[in-house]
Amino acid sequence: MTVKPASKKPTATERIRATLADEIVRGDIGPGVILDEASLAERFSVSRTPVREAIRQLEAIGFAEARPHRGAVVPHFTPEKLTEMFTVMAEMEALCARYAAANPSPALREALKAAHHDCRQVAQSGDITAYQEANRHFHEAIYTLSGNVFLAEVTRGVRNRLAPFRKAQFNHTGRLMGSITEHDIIVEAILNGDGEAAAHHMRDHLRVVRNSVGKIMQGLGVDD
Amino acid sequence: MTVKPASKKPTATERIRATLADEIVRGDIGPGVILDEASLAERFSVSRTPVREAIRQLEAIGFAEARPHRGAVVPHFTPEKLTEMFTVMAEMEALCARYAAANPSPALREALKAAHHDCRQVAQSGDITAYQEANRHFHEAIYTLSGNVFLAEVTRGVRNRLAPFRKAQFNHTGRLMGSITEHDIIVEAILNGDGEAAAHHMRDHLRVVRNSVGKIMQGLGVDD
DNA sequence: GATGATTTGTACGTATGTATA
DNA sequence: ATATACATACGTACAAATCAT
Repeated sequence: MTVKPASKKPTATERIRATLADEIVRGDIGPGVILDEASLAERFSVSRTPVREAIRQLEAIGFAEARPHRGAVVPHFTPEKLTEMFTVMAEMEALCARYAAANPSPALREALKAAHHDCRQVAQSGDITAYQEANRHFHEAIYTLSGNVFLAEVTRGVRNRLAPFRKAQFNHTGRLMGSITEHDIIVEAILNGDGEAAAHHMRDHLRVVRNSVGKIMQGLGVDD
Repeated sequence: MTVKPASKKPTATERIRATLADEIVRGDIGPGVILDEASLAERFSVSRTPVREAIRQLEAIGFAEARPHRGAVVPHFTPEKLTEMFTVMAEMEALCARYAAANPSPALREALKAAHHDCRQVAQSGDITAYQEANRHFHEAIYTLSGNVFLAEVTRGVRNRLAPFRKAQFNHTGRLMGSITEHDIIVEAILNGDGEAAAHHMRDHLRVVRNSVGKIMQGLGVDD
């Protein structure tokens, strides 16, 4: 309702950007891979022009690094860099939670409760893909409740940049229900208007997420 | 040594992006203005291609908003949006300060002291342009001292997006020396390892900055 | 609501810069 | 070090979409 007017005719550039971003998120493309304009143009059956534009937009969200005259590559995330990124995400989401706790809007508070309820429902069903969507909505509800649209933008940006590394965190149902429990505490703090507690619990929640991701990555030998 | 090899021959795209960004920062272009590809191409004596690329990069840093098939415009900042942006900047810089206070590196702590010292020197000279540079270095020193490169990136990004509205804040020497006093307190807290105090004083510092800017904008009728 | 004017989106060719032999 | 190969950066032409009439 409040977002996504959903354009009727996606331009080629948008389609390519979305596809590439998705593949980078899924890990199909992976860090270090060179984004060759010619190959991509052939693959998408378009000219190199929209490919170039798409790559530019990927740079904007940190999914590509361009060197003049030398092409663009998918950035190489070291474990240290990932730790930094998770730390920042945790702090920003904690900030959102703190502000959210100060927002009295009944409608938005209800929206948060609803999103949390959906999360629980979906978690019990065990559908991991569906849960990721519900989880995203939950965090979006907090962004909205923060009452600061710009804060929401920046936080969402950081979150999206970490998307490639959050993908596999819910492969265990145990973790999935654990996430719900953590959400519980966060929601309670927010609804109680306790900003400090909300921020604290959100940081804890994301620390758990980071650790899960860390273990998975080590297992997969994702980096370095 | 580790960064910025400083390319000898900037591409046309980079030149155009830098120029446009600078003009937006200075307010020469101003919110609401349509970035017409053809006119810009003519103005820079290039084809539309590099202009398009430049506009894409401007979108990335929030200096342009593109609507498919309808061109790009310089975003329209409402006073509410500006307040939000300043709030986020204050929180992020406070975060940097908090982390900085926990960093024991003697070299980086010396760098902060040096940057602060430079600020004071330049402030006494009264050279406003030079002070803005020194001030930037001061805040950069804190970003570095935070020990989180990614946090520095994000914070710098937010700071840059507010650049167009910080330009005129130091037109009074009084404000300029006041800024030094505020820096004093922040530096002391950081060097004492008191993260909470550092964050608190940084927030206060930027609140003052925001208020200065707010008054100036009202006087100029900058928006709405 | 249809048509023409204008602007953006895409295709493709050429030039230039970078890397490798 | 010079030259060659290759990918990118840029220019130009056309197609498609938006807006103005």
